Amino acid sequence: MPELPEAETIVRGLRPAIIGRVVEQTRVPKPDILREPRGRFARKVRGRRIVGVDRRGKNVLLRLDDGSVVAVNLGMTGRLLPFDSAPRGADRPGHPAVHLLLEGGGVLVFDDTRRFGTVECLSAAEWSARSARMGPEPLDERYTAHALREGLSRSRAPVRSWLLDQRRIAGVGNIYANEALFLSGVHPRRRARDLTGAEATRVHRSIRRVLRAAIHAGGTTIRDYRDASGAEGRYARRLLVYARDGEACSRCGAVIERVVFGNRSAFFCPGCQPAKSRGASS
DNA sequence: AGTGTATCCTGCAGGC
DNA sequence: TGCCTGCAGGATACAC
Repeated sequence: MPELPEAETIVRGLRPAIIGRVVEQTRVPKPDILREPRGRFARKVRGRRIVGVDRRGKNVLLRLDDGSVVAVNLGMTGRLLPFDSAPRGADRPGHPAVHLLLEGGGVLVFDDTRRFGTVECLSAAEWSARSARMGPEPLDERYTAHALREGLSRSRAPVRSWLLDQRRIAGVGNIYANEALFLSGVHPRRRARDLTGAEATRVHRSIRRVLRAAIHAGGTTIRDYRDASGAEGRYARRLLVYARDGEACSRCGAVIERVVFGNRSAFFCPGCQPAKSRGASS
């Protein structure tokens, strides 16, 4: 996905375009995107004013004037594209799934090629319960290295799998998990609980650094990701290991490797990220 | 508790 | 040119 930096970039782009607008009508050409009957979704959303746009983890949240929340999970290929009027020609999204028709003629389109995304309208209480099941926000100032270290210490899972679990930390996906572990000098397959305190601290710092840098660059476009204005993110060229298997490590020159576990590719530099912790006896 | 597998979908790149 | 396989930023459910 769209991971945290991509969701954040979309949110920032959407705010000036849709805050204050009223949803006049909905159109749902791909109802499997919704997690409820489209009539029910329509009744909850129709006539409501969008009073805020926020992010939680990888989710984009449209806050409505009755306290309810339209939660959008972008899946792998989801886009949220606002238009002043019905899009035509080259502008027209190729796989529109949900349209929110706005008073005054505008439209917010959720477009999703693979349809792994979801759109749902939750009451304030429902959203609160959902959010409570998600892990902390890594960029929250209250999220400390100590908190990350505590979390890691309770898991036998590989640290890369741990980072992808949204119940443990919200918003980190495969790209930034791999990049942060490279910056930390930690092999992706190391058991979470086996990381030293110093390693956990480096992972904490690296996650925050890479997420902030990616937000600054407007996210990473590998293929499908676009921001709210349809533009690509600029972080792809700054990736140090992700999808760079076979290339030389920019730091030590070793050949970057790709391994698959947990059903996902992991990328790492065997020189910078030894399989055993530094200083551990082998 | 963790892992391997399958599932939801479409599209693209690479091998032949 | 076409057909096939594998792979993709996510999330979940299942059996073991």
